[in-house]
Amino acid sequence: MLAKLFCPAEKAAAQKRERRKDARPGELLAAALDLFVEKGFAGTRAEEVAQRAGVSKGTLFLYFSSKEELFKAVVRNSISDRFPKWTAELDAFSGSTADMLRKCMFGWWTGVGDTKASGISKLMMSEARNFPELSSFYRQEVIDPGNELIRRILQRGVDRGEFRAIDVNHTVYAVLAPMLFLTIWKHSLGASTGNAPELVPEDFLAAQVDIILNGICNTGSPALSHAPTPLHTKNTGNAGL
Amino acid sequence: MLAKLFCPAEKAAAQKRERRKDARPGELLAAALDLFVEKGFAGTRAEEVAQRAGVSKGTLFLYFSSKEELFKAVVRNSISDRFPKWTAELDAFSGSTADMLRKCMFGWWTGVGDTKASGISKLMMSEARNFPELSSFYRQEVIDPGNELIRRILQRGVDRGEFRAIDVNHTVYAVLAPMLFLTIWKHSLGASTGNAPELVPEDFLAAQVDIILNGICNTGSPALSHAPTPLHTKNTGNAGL
DNA sequence: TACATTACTAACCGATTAGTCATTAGCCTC
DNA sequence: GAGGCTAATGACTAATCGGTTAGTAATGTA
Repeated sequence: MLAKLFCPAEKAAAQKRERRKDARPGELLAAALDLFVEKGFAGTRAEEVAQRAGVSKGTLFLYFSSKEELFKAVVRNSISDRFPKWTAELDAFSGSTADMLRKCMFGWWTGVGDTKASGISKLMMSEARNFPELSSFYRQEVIDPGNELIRRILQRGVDRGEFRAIDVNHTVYAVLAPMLFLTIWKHSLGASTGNAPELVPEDFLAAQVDIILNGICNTGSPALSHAPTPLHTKNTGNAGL
Repeated sequence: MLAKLFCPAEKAAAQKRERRKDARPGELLAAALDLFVEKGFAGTRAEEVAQRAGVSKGTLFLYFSSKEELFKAVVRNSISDRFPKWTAELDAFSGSTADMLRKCMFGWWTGVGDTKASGISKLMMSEARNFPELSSFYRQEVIDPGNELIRRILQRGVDRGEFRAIDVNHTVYAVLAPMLFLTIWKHSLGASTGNAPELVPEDFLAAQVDIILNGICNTGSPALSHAPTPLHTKNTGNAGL
């Protein structure tokens, strides 16, 4: 407090302008990601993003023409850009499709679900209604490619005779459900501690994968660890995908 | 249009004040439910609620001291109040626990999921972060009782030897996941049509119940319809709970 | 040191909206 | 039908926030 009043030098130093055209966009994107995840799209103030990035609000609008454009840039930067890599890894995979699905889901968890990026997914589900343009953008950039990825895995299992002749297009949702559940749980209801027992994401995911595979695999249970419900022992080391 | 310009009598009739102290709260709650579901909590303007209920904004604040209190009243009115009935039906049920779970989930769908009330759940997941007080209110009034309900079903199955000795507290989440998924899908991402194949809620739910039961039932598959993936035929007549 | 360029800032604007309050008018009683 | 109680109103306030812009100062060059 005293410092604020009697140290104009320090204040001047902290306020000193810097011209760093190259670094600004990245810093603004990082700040925006944090705040969007924390407070949602509508709940995040442009000025706050600027502050966290160490610039003024005017500067923010110098680099991004509007709040919506800022958001799109965040989505591209933190999610969309990864799809090519994932697709390539999928193509290169040579093991059983059951393993492939497992690797996909655990890889999603460590790479997205357990990451700030999943906050963006949660945000979109929350605010899709209020921002239709962002909604369709997100569907194009994330939802549709994601569905396609899972669909391809399931189709591979069917084609190779590992899975029964399931309706692939619909079974996609059985895979998505636990991932979406975890995302929501982590970012909203699960965040506040209540009476409910703690949810261990890795265990939940493991249990769900086994349940799904148990339901769609052709043979009795060849690719299964045959323990559909670990559910209460902590899994360690899922270095997936 | 002409009517609007040249019919002051009609206009006066429409605008005529009425004193109906008893009816106002209910009408305001109904209007608020509609709008909260449609636009979220922050996105709904108090004046719009009042308009839809046929009163002025001042009247709204005459009956509800703030927007938050209005929301709490909506939650109580559309969800909380039902728990006693559900609990009673649960206590009275005498069939197999597998049937009980099925009835519970389909009953939830027809009674809540496929109803405006599910919009409130979606809304809470969306805005929990921004309105911590509403969040803890909702947890107390809805989440915790709901979890308890499911927990009791699962525990019954274990106690009666119908289910394996699963970790009940955690398996609750396996039941919640598909319900939460459907809620989210219905109210946000699924609302906008994209490339993804259409999701038929009843089929999805049926498939998920079978998958879960398949995973936790003790015997091979006595209580199962043994068709874990209908998934593409329309189920009719789920007059549940 | 003088000057030009431009990244950056801060004050400002207009639109929006939760909540208030002095005033109005519907309804009941006598 | 007169008078009083109070339900209902709508103009108003105060605060918020996205976006703009006139001006400032950091940097490179000569």
